[in-house]
Amino acid sequence: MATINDVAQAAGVSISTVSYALSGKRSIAASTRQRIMRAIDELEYEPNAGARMLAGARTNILALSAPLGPDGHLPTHMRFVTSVVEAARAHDYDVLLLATDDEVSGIRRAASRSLIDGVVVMGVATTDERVPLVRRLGLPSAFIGIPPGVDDMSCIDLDFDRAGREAVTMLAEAGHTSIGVIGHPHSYVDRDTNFIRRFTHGFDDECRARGVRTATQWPEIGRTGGAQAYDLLREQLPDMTALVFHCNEPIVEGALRRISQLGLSIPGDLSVLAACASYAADELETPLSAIPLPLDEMCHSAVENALALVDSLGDPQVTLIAPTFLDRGSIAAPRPAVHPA
Amino acid sequence: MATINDVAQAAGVSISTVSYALSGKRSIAASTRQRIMRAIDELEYEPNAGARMLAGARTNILALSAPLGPDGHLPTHMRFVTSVVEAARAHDYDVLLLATDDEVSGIRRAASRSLIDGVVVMGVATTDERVPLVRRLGLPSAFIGIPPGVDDMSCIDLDFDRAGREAVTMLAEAGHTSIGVIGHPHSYVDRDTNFIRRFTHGFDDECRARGVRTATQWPEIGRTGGAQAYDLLREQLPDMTALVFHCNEPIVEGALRRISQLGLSIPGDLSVLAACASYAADELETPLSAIPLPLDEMCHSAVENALALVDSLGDPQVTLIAPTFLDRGSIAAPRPAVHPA
DNA sequence: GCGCATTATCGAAGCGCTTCGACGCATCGC
DNA sequence: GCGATGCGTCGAAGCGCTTCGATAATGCGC
Repeated sequence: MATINDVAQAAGVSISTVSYALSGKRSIAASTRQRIMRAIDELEYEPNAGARMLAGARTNILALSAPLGPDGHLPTHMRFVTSVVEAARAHDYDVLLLATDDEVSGIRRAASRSLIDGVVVMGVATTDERVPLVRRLGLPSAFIGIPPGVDDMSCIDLDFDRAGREAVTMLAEAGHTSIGVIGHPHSYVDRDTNFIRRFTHGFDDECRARGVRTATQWPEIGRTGGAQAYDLLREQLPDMTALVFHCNEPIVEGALRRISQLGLSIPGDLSVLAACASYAADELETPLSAIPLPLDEMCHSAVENALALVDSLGDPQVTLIAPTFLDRGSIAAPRPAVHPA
Repeated sequence: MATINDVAQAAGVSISTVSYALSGKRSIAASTRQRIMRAIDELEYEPNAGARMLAGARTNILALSAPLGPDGHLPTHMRFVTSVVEAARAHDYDVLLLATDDEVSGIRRAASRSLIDGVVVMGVATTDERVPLVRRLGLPSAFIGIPPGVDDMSCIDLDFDRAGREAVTMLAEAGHTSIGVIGHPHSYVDRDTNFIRRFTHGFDDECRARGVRTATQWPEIGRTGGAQAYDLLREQLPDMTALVFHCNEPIVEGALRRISQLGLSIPGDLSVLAACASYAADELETPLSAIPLPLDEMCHSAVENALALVDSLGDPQVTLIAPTFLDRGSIAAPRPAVHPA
């Protein structure tokens, strides 16, 4: 493997000149730079990662702390991971994946070994030990999710509070006054997951402001849970004319299945909105109007925020992404009277 | 951050002694080792990754080349990734995740930069450019999947040929003479995916040997595809008394749904076997007897094979894991005459 | 009690890079 | 025309580790 020395010799310059040509930290004559670049191409030179790290420069590696609980939704999880890797690659960064019981200790290890320049933290819990850990390590970082009360670290997330309000607004303005919600599995809620709390807060608050009746079901995990949740919701809120999903695909699918079994049409008999959807809501049995979870935007911003801190450009900041709405025709005005099967 | 120098001073020895105490490559007096270990604990010393790499030792990093096609099954993909990370961690290795368009160039880059000790290659295609690349780089590696005609590199996979035979054997011995197969989405088959070919080879061969009638459907992706595939299969093979799945969850779920809609009972009306199941076949609508895909075993062996090559212990080898059978009562003797709805 | 093998430890070289200070040279202002 | 300035380049130090002799200390046989 070619070293910087080989390149320097081939180009007839010193190694420091090569280094500066590569980093751009000092000016280099155009002709010299060209000779160097040609040598690099010919020799297929790639800087040695270890040497670069050791010399106190970058490692060009970002850790991704991605815990996956037993009730985690694999497809969503994978989408986040993929998206972070993609974003990192766009900045010539590689990603060290920390998972399964190593999402905390791995951060400590990788940082202590000076193996990483920063960390992107996924699956942030309401009380998350990674917050104080990362703070203590002084490691450039970005959190995907907002740990409550944190304002000295970069965090990015959908504005779930506003998403909740928007959901109500969309439906209320279409004329609905009784809106059911099928939320995430109750095991998520038991953990007091922060984004759920924020969504619920905005949603309930807006309902109150608009005099909308509402009820929420936190189902069992999986499709069956979704179907059951629909039935329970119908009991709880017999005059329900609109339904909001704030959960993952399987539950949505289960509920939609149940709704179609009951012979109900969307949006004729029931208006439906997929809120904070991490999945393609247009590929469901019935395509749903949605407030999408801007997963890619979240991941890309997280990577960029983390790298900005690596470069000491600016301070940590909390970013809330404004919700958007994608109309797929699953929302309409309520029928004067709906008689469920 | 503490360096080896700090440790050496604290323990009153030279840095080489510390290094040898840590690596065990030369004998160290027990008392000295204890002093060193205490110093390490007190100083929370972790060796600098860059320095270690540069000094020509290990990087303790393994790349995972994990391409995910547009039709890839996210949950299965994630299970593989997680399992590889877990296996690597068990050997104090970290994993650099190479994905989305970087699964080939990333190997080259990471290797040229001496950033990794080896690579685990997932999602091996029948003709895979990563095979010659890795061979050319001389990089310790392990392939999850068997690229055809390769015997000079470590590969590991379920013995799909035998799994195909076993599937037939299980059902034929229960008395079935007409077995339908619902396979992977046809886009996988179009790509001439090797493991499908191997399964089909074993399956068809065994059917021929036993005089069993058979037909296969390669459905559209997703649950709907599964349901359609069942109907088509029933047309193609009207006397079918047994069904084998060789596909991912959604297709299985779609087909099971359809079967239950038709009022057919398992195994009363139809015996069903989930072959090479990467999912929990006991958590389906109807729990299915299965030949599980030994995903964890595959990933762990792959990591171990790759690391054995890093340590120059033994030569590359192709490992085929023998299929096993998990009885969940979804196979029974066929009824004398079955009249499908 | 002497030489010899063995064990425990040390010093120093070197891995490939970044970066600091220095130097030579052309350019500029006055 | 002379010092000041800036540009392009070089040499050397140093990052923290592994590893190769070398050396000192110990135990052994006879």
